[in-house]
Amino acid sequence: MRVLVVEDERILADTIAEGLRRHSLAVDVAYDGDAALERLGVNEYDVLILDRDLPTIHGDEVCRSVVESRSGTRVLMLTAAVQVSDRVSGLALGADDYLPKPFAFAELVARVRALGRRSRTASPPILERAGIRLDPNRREVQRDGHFVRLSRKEFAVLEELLRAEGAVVTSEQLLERAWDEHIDPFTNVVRVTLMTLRRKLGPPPVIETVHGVGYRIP
Amino acid sequence: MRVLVVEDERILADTIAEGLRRHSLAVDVAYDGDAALERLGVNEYDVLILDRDLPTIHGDEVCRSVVESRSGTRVLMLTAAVQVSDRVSGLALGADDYLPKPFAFAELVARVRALGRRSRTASPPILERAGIRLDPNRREVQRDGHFVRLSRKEFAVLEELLRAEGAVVTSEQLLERAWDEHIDPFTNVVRVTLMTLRRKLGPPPVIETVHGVGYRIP
DNA sequence: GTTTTCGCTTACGGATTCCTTACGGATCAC
DNA sequence: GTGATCCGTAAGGAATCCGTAAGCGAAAAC
Repeated sequence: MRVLVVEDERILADTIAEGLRRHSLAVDVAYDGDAALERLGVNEYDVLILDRDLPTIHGDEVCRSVVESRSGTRVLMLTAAVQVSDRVSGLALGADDYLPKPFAFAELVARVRALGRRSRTASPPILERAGIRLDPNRREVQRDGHFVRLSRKEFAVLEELLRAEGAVVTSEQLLERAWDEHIDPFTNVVRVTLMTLRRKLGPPPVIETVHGVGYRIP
Repeated sequence: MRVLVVEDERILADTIAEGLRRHSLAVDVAYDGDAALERLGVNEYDVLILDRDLPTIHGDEVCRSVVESRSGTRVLMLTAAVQVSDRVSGLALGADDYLPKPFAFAELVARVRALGRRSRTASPPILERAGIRLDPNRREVQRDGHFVRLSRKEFAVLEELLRAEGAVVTSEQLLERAWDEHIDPFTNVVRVTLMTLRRKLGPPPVIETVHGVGYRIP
């Protein structure tokens, strides 16, 4: 899942980003409203984590623009203010959720995941398919009842394949959804990651290769 | 995804085209406004990369014509000018995005991708006809209930024939839609691909030859 | 502080696909 | 009928795609 964090306090922004990455999310960061709009124009995000008080362009503006674009990106508003009025006006702008600072990190992760779920067809919190069971919140995977230990990237790739619900996912889509924008587009990490993933999942094979197109879990 | 690059500096145009092809996009090139309009009349593109200063017909004209045609083609304007006024007027003409020269190639790719996503028509339903069932998302084909494994080209050709809904599709049309313009127009790949396709689909025959015209699935 | 894991790159062999060439049979116009 | 064109098929080499091994620096785990 692809997330954009917009927050002008750099240390906080980077901390959030790093934390989310540990949960196998692909995270980009912007430190002001301008940069945020630019990133949103170039990439497609499932969730936008948005501070309200931003330089150059106010968070409310960014939010309005995202909502109007009907891109399917969900907005999670952060704000220092504790007042209910803020919450109300934030939601009025079309934000999908609201989290007052300070917040517990686990809370943030849970909400991001919940929003990410909504951005697709309302899928259950646990993904299950072809003998694979994946719990995004606990970051756990089982194959035929046995727990399998996956790295961040392996987990992210498997999650995307499961979310596709049998549809073919191209390598490029995997790159876009499981890696952030700094990745070299000519890389073959996808191939390598798929190999280790398949090895860890063990026989019989679950991930199918569609030659010249991509991969899928039937 | 299908892209048309319109740029009068040939070296730049060819460089862009080649780079995009490396990213698995089907790319055509036009070197002036006239040629651009001609290509646009003949083929359907997801994204049009358009230089503003063009011989014969100005880029603004081309842009306006594309927008008015409501073809669903997204326009990415290139321009040497750095002035904001240009950006404004470009977007006023209906361009969907704007990139000032010089630009980083990765940036171009990213934006083309973003536009292509927007152009994509809603996820295609399953195509069914004459005992053939084709699911574009899962990349699966069934003949009378039996799964058939097809290569990329075979799949593309079959998809075009099914989309025609019984109408005759000429070899030229197949070449244009399932291949990009690189292909030698005198080739007989279509014939060859049709042969392997028919063989894989097995008897009784489903793809009919209309002598001197093309092919169809009645 | 040492060991292990992770994420990634490079390299290469094997599998698959794609396309060209070549040729014989089918179809059409006259 | 017969010549011209169109179509189907075989075969093989080139190009592409994919899986895997090996190795390396950085981060994490111990």
